[in-house]
Amino acid sequence: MPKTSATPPFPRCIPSELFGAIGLTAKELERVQKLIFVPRSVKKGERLFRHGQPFQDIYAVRSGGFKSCIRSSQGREQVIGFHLPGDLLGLQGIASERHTCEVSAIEDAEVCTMPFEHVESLARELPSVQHLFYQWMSNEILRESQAIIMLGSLRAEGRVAAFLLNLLERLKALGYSGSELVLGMTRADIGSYLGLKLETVSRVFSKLSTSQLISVDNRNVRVLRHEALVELATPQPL
Amino acid sequence: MPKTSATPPFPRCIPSELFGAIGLTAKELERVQKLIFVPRSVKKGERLFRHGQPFQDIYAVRSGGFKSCIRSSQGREQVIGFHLPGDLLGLQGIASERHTCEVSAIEDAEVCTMPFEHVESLARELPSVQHLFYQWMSNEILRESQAIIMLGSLRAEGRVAAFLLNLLERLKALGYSGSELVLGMTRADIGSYLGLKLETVSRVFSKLSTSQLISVDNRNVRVLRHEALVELATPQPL
DNA sequence: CGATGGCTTGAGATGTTTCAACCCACGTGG
DNA sequence: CCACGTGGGTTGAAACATCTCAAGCCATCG
Repeated sequence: MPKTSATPPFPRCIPSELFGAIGLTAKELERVQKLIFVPRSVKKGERLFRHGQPFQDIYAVRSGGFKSCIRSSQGREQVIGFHLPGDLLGLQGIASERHTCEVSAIEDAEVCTMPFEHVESLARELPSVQHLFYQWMSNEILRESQAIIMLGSLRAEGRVAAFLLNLLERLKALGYSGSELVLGMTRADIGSYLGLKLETVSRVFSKLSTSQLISVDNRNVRVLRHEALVELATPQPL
Repeated sequence: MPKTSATPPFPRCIPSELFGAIGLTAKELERVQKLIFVPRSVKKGERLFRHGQPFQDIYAVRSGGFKSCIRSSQGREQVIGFHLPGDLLGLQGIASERHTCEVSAIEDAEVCTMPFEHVESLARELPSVQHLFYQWMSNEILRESQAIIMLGSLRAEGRVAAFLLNLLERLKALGYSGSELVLGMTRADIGSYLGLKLETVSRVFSKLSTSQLISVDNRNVRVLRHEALVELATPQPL
């Protein structure tokens, strides 16, 4: 979703990256690939799955970006997360056997589809795969609690700062610059995710920009004073 | 944590309840019990585990109530969840191999300790146990996204209403009344969880009380107009 | 009995939303 | 090729919600 303006290192999550670190043999990797690595490409704006749809697969983002939303009965939409390459999608559906949110691409993307039944049988066979999946799910829980912390303890400026830092950090882990990014989402999406109105998001961007913490040109953001952002994103002592 | 004022149905989560529905044989149940069901009791105010502590076990609440908090470097504490019998604790720690929050009892409680290594090996052996754990983790993810939705789309009144309804529903599932409860936590805890100051929580209680949606006597709450609360807890259309 | 912790309430300060106007870039059809 | 509509973004002023600070109440406990 967001990228640096510089030519990207072209990160794509392939089996050897996702499963590479856990010491599988070539044969096992091949099995992983065949069973739980069905590729699929998704155009910008296309939905990967919808709320209520029967749950069968989980997905790993290989390239591009996604947002996940819930949609209330009255049609109000709320963004509950943005997803970059390496992230897993659809984990919420396991318990209820239906998807409980909808996920759509905010730029052209590729995923690999992992039929959950295959994941389960493979996990029984290969302990390291099992452990990896528990870790991924645990990470998802962690990611969400960080969102809760942010929403519960920061006001507008802090939330935007935390949002930017979070994206930058994740992008950095993917090989991007760590101080520059291109937002793939609208101000309204950001606001929805942060529990703010888009006007507020816009004002905060302007304010951070005039106080020289960041420079903003439409969707291009560059961080000028990283520590100052960190400071803003830190809940006040006491 | 919260109970009805009426004598409680005394819910305790025992192996046959937690694992009963998934069709294990008596022999398997016994194995479950031995490997991942080490009981432990926790006094009110006592901590089950702390932030940063090495992760080894997860816990299932059998009776009583807990809160989980994160504590910032400056000592600011934020509540990120309340836990009733049947809930799982410590799931966040799997990914990082350390606990990332601290959990303490808000009333006398019992848990069963589940050494995570045993859980993993048992899960490999018994597919239904494996599936159950994935479901539990998925549920945790779901629970958290609901918190995010609440924080992101409701203001003070709605948050408090959603909080009460959520507790009532969970208590009802445990056999309690569904319209009456005793809060086990302080206003400050509630506020911290809801992203509000305790004064605001107090004011909202007062307001809901004078408008006859609930009756409040200190920590005893009775719901008078359930639908009206649901209405409040529903994000505005558009 | 005085100290304490939890709770309530008020009044003013601060932060956020609302509503409205306006700008710009883009794509489409006359 | 221009005119126009549209979607995304910015900005201002006033309405509104929440927080802050301060006071006071009540029950509990040593």
